[in-house]
Amino acid sequence: MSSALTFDIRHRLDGALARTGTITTPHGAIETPAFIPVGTKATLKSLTPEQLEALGAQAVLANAYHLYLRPGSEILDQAGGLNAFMNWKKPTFTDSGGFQVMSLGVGFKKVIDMDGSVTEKPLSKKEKLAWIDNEGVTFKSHLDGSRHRFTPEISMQIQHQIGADITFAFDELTTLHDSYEYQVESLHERTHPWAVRSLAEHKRLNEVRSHRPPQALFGVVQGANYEDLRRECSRFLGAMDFDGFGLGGALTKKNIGEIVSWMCEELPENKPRHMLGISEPDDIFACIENGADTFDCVSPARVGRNGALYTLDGRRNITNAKYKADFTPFDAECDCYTCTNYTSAYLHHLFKSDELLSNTLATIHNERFIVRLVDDIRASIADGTFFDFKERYLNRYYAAKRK
RNA sequence: GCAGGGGUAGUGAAGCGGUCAAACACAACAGACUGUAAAUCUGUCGGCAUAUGCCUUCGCAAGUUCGAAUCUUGCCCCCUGUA
Repeated sequence: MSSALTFDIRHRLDGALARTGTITTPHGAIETPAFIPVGTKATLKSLTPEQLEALGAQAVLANAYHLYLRPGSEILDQAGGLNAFMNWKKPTFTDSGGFQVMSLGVGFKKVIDMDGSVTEKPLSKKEKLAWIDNEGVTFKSHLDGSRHRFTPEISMQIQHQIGADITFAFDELTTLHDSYEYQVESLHERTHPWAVRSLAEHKRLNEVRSHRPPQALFGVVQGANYEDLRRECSRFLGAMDFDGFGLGGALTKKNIGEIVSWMCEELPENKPRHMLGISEPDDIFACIENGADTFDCVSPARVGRNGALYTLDGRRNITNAKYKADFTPFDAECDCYTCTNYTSAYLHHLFKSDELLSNTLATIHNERFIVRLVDDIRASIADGTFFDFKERYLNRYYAAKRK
């Protein structure tokens, strides 16, 4: 076991895989379950670190791909690492760039299947920006078209230069459109061997770079929506000396909890599990119930910037005309800076006027909403009220949609 | 007063005899967004109808023509230059 990270389980929920715990890193602790906001380019878009901390974020997750391209991971290294560079005192994560391999290359932005329908079109050969082989991936920068190559070793080198507390192994994220045969090949030829290579390079770098705080590495489970592949991958990675695990890959929303349970039943219990890219309330409940400890997702920030704000009664578009003269708080039950200081009419106006403050206020509210939801779930596990809380919360949240 | 230019859907602005309910932009209205190529994208946007469609429109009026937003005449406004 690396000294980069410890995980102490506090509570377990009867009749489910849910638990609470504490992840301890060189930059402090994370009480789990926890929602980790995403700051892809070493910033959560439109927020200062102080605002991010004030809304209750316990950590942030940045991206190796983006920071490698700009400003360059060596700049982060020279800055003294991600924390120093972005003035964030608390724990940090970096994603490996595996997601970008998929989104730049395969061409389907189809990682979560919402309703069974396929609407995305694959990219044409001309548009394709990434090509995968068993050694790694060659890709073109989405910024300037220049060619680059990531391998598990390179991804780890970048992630060590960035210096986040928790890093992820370089994986291949398949899509729901890939055949079973492709999923098997991806797992056996790439994601598994790449996990081995990522871990070896990570250990080497932790030794070579002993002047820096030790970093933790999570292996990333793939296998799409196939139970045998999910279990196999979890056993394979679970037997390795990872500090924790990323629950990744394509999945179908309707059985997301079941898919998470396949993984968590196989993974070692005493290591944290991070659900990659999930933040809708129903998904969060399902994933925590089945063993997920932490989450990251761009959605609260992105949909917020686009004018969709969470309420306990579902997501609402603040740009709707009905808010034009609504001088009440957007969500009277929310304790965030935005809802306690501004009216719906003002938020509506900021959005309609394309004012930058709209981004900030909406992001604060949405991030706070999801952070608080997960905090409340953590409390409900601790006091044994999880199932009641889940039923009450989701009944209300999706009531309008069901009508 | 004279010379020239112009009046097109909420706004700006194309169109200058048929393929025009009328490009495009903006505004407006609605929807989407789940390991960020996203302060983005999509749809609607004269009226009625699910739709082929039907009806009313391109300053006003009268004409020419099989057919006019597009041509003619008159009128009413606006802008520029000049008295």
